[in-house]
Amino acid sequence: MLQQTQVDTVIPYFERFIRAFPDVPALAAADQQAVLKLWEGLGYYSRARNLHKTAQLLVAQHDGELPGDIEALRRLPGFGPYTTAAVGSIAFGYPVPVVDGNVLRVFCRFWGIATDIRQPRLRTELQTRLTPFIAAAPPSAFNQAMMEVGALVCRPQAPRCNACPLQADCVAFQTGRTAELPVKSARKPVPHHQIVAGIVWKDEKFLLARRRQDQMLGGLWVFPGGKSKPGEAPATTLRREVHAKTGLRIRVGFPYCRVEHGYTHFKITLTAYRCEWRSGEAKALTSDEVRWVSLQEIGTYPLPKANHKVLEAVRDYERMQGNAG
DNA sequence: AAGACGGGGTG
DNA sequence: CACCCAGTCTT
Repeated sequence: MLQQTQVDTVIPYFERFIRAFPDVPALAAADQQAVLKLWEGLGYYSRARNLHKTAQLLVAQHDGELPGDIEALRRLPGFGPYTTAAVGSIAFGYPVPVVDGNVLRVFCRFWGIATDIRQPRLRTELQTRLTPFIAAAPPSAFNQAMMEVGALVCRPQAPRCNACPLQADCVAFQTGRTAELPVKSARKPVPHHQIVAGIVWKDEKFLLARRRQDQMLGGLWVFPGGKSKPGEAPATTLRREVHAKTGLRIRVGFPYCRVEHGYTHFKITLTAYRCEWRSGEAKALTSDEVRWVSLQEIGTYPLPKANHKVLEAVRDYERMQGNAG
């Protein structure tokens, strides 16, 4: 959960998650839907899919326990360089330094390194350079101390150098370059897409599609729809996309709402239309599964944030009309 | 070595 | 708005 997500954001998710799945066998036995539901809103859903996969793998191959050597840890789904080092050092005491976003910043400043921190090789270089030092302390304490210094003292903006235990030997501090280091190249501008989604009603239920595992938002349920072509009328897009993805013919009604949402590498304006089924049997043509769901049943389905915003508008309207909810 | 991959918190 | 976050996986 802590991969690319701040501790304060994670805490409530962690509490709920660990209450539902107190140990590895409990997680392994759960349905992916239930796991994703507890991850809903946290983002980077591959973390949840990998954690679940790893739990099942541990039960099947390692008696439900984590393997105790670094190479075996590294092979587990979701265990990259950081998590392998964190678990290896904190759980098993191996002297392997962790390099997270905090450590990267601390030592770019400390050693005056001006390499773009987007460069992947910088992480391995720092891990190598830190290895001689970790032997001087309990690895668990060393790693957590370095991350903590980054989070609380050597902050991105306005670092608290006067409270820093590394100040005396810090190149950035000595040379007055704490504001210039670390160096980070500008991110490319993100495209903005117009998306239309259909809430397709049939007999008090609407259609949801479960996105394929290897897609963005894989395993989550979404309203069918897709990207508008330039200048294309929304109803045209929607009829085309819904037919291509589910095989249904629909009647497009009015928009329930418009939602702005930002992802890591693009932005969307999502317009959600009330639609009615006309003909055809729903098929999972581009998804793993399609299902007719009522407003009463939807609570157990994990949805991405943008679809949740849509759902609220749907609820409000249908409640007002005294329909199906 | 690049991109893809979510969402929230902060100034 | 922009930047950041206890990164990982696929090309």
